[in-house]
Amino acid sequence: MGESLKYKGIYTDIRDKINKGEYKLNEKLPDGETLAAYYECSKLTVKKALDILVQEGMIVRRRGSGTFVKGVSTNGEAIALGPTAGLVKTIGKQKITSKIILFSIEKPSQEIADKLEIENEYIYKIIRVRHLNKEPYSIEHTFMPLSIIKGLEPKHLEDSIYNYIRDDLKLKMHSAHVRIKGDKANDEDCSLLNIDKDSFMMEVEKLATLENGSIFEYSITRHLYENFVFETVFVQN
Amino acid sequence: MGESLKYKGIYTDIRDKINKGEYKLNEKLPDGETLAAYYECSKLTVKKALDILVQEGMIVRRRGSGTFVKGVSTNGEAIALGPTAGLVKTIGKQKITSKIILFSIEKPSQEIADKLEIENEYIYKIIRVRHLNKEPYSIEHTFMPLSIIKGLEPKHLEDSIYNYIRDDLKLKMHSAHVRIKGDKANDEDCSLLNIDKDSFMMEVEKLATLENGSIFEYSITRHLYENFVFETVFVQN
DNA sequence: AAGTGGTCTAGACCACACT
DNA sequence: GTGTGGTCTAGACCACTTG
Repeated sequence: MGESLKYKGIYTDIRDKINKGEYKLNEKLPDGETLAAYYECSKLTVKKALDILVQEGMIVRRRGSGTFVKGVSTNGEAIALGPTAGLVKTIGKQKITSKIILFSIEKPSQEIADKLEIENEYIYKIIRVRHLNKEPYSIEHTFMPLSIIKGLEPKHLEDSIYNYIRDDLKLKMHSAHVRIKGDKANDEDCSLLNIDKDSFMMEVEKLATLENGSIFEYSITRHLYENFVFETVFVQN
Repeated sequence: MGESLKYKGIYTDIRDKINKGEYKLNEKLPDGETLAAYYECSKLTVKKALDILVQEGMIVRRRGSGTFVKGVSTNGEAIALGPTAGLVKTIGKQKITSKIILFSIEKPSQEIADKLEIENEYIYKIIRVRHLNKEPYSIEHTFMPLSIIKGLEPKHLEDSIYNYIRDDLKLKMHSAHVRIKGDKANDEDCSLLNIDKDSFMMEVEKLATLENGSIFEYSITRHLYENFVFETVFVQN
């Protein structure tokens, strides 16, 4: 099964209760001991579950006073992206489609090979234009090592590559390093997105790793700035 | 002292060893049990320390094989910003100075009051222009509730407000919610940063909370895009 | 089979908040 | 003082990787 972790079950249960309104905003949750009794586990396991919710900003735990609901699941219109969350997942209801510009297998440049930490290996090079409600919205360059992502086909590109990696290849993602900056539109942006030379782009560079530490994706996505918002939460350690 | 947490000590010790090159890139660290013996603590405490490093992307732990160094502390030229990390901290060696444009105490607009989750309270409103090596670089609007941040003075603004909050007020920061987007320069940008009407800005909106869950800062910072890079690491839960 | 991490427990003890 | 979270321990047991 793989997904029989007690703390994850408790986490999703409480998260769902908050989202369903069973626990309301600013309401106090039962204390750790009570929850531990309810879920038939130790207090530490409850804490581990609640810690995820703290990190997501949904609850606050105050030593001496208790645990309080502080917000609900962040599913605004904003386009966020994490390691699980490809574009597709987070965008929610809106219609997103992909047009494949290039899907080739090749030897990477030295720069790409360095990013992916590979040598003498082939990669997929994929270029896609994303459309949001039929309007061109972003252009994505994706590089993945052939040795890790086996059997990729065009049909996977139209949906989400991440689904294929998770569901078919059974690989588990672990983390993503992200760099965001602004840039002037280049020739490719102009021709593929049909925009002016003096337009402005938001560029997201992403390096993603699997649970075993190997890098499976390097991508550069350039968005029209008008629709782009990046949201994230930092939590102190 | 306040800082007598065992796991934090272990964390900083190992982090520093990695940064000093005592543990080299891709090198395998001692296993959990050995480290626990070395630091005279339980394995769980070692894990807690290493988990922070995992979250920061510095190490990878592979069940069955070990713990490996995967990178060093992210202190590139990039200007990152977290909850601890105000601009000042992360920018490192470069000379950063602030020019105070406005420092007033006023009733907030409804919008700002909502963001800070206050009612009928006064706030500080601060506008500063940041200079990087004497060049104007960003303009920052900061709003803080008077009830939380007491006794703020101009001299604190030239340095870092965060230092004042942490060292003098003894308040502990917990998290920051951040939104990043691109935008065209507005009149204020043009006049204060001395740039063209058709320039482009990177806007960072930040909402920061203390450990007790109260919101102590809402800020909007607009940067010249040329020098701005935002970096972060996502880790799966 | 041996090495290594991850999950989980049951309980001790401390720090902090409320009243 | 009582309630509540956070830290820490010592050890059990399981899952995964590697020789």
